[in-house]
Amino acid sequence: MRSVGPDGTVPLPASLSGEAVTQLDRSLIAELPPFQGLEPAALDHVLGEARSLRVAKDAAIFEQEEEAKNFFLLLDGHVRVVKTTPDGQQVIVRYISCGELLGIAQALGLKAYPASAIAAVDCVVLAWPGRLWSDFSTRYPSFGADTYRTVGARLQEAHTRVVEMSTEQVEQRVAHGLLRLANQTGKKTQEGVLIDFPISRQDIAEMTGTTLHTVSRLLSAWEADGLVRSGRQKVTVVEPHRLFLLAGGRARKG
Amino acid sequence: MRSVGPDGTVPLPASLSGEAVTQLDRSLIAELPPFQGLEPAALDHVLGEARSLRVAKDAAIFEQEEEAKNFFLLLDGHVRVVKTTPDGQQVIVRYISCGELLGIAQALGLKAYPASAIAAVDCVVLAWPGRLWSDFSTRYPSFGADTYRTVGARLQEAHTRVVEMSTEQVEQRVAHGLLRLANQTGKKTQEGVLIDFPISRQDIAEMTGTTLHTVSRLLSAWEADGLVRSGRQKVTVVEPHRLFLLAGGRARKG
DNA sequence: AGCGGTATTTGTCGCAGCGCAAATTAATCC
DNA sequence: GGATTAATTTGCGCTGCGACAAATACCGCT
Repeated sequence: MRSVGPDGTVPLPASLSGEAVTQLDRSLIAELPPFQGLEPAALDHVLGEARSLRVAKDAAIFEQEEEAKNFFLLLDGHVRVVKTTPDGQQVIVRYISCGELLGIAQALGLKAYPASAIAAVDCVVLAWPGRLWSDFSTRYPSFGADTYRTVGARLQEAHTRVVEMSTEQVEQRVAHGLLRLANQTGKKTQEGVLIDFPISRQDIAEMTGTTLHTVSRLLSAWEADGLVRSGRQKVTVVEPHRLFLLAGGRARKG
Repeated sequence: MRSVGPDGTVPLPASLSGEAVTQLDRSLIAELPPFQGLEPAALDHVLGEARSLRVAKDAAIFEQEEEAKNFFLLLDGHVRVVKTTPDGQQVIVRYISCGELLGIAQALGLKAYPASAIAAVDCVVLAWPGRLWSDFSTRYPSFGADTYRTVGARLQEAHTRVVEMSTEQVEQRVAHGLLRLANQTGKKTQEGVLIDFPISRQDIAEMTGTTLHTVSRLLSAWEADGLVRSGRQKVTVVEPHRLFLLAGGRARKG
């Protein structure tokens, strides 16, 4: 699935400015956790209800506070989920990788999206009307079970973030943040593990609760130490292990 | 007041060292969200599977990392949920009020509890074997739905905390923390809203990611301003509104 | 009442890291 | 290719608040 260049992007209703893509195939979703094990007929039913959209880099898939009309599956690309405070500060809640569900407000009993979802690169998503959520969950128990696990995992993750924010200082938090991205979406290169979507110092700052200045300083220092290698909107973790130690390295369970 | 739990229970593991209380009555749980709307027979079934325990102040209902054998309902008292870092620092994840479920690791697909639950005062809890979770959820859809909502709400709450920790400074965080407690478990007195369980400066610090010293200074200053009134393990919010303003007051949605 | 332990208060000091500002580099657009 | 814009780097001063320390208040217990 290849995304065409950024040429034909037409201005559409703000938050859903994508265009339909080609034919939907069962194989697109058959292997993804939420739909794994569903029989072909079920997959066809699910796909039949979906709209497929292309979302240009930096466009919103949905916006915070907006009525939650749909839920989504990211087929290709990377999405960042951002919360904005009343006074305009932004916090990146998490990054979504392909195969993951997003915008599942209805699963949580919300009428509006609690955050915005912004395409970090050109993306392809499937969208379903929110009312189908309960339909899917009851009709396909594995779907319900999987999303339960997803929400659980995200709750865990959020608590981990709270603990980190409470107990670690900036250097460790940034190290943790980078390692998380590297594990989650890292792509092995000969230099090390490359975070394979454009990410700015500002983004990293918004993930870790600091400023782009401090992030820049840290990356510079780490680069001098050979821990990472970074450029404009690009970070490669060269020595994950040493970075891990710096993050306050602790083996999983003592 | 020693009555035996149903189906010959074995001696409880250390962290569950409570004693069984008297007769269980349907009315105990009939009105609680997870069980609301269940018919009498169902309630009896649910209660029949439950063991009821008393937990002394400062005792653990379950401990972080421990195998998640049970899930619980808090019938009476207040519980704090605490995460401990490998180097021994503690963070209070949330307080549980009566009527709430806790220790629902199995709902999230976890084999071990991700945090410890400590009785803030003497408590009474119901305990069910973890394997009954899926049983209850499928047999009583409203139970499943309610807990979905619960988990969703907690996810929201955790994200809110992350945002606060990222964007606010200590004074605002502490103010927010107190207001949250006051709303959640506050008891109106003539002085103001009293947080009706013992809470130390240290506890507040662990909720808000600061130190007891800073919390003490803030409370002193606020007390001088007439915003709060506090003593040993006790806080009363005298002027919620002004405290709210101090917290960076913003009306819900602009 | 007196004792010992715990919670709280308050002072002083130092520094991590934020805010501000300006220079530098790297992409994009004609 | 040169101009424009966005991202990054780096210096510098300031301060919120954490670390350390010591005194005091308050509780439960014998």
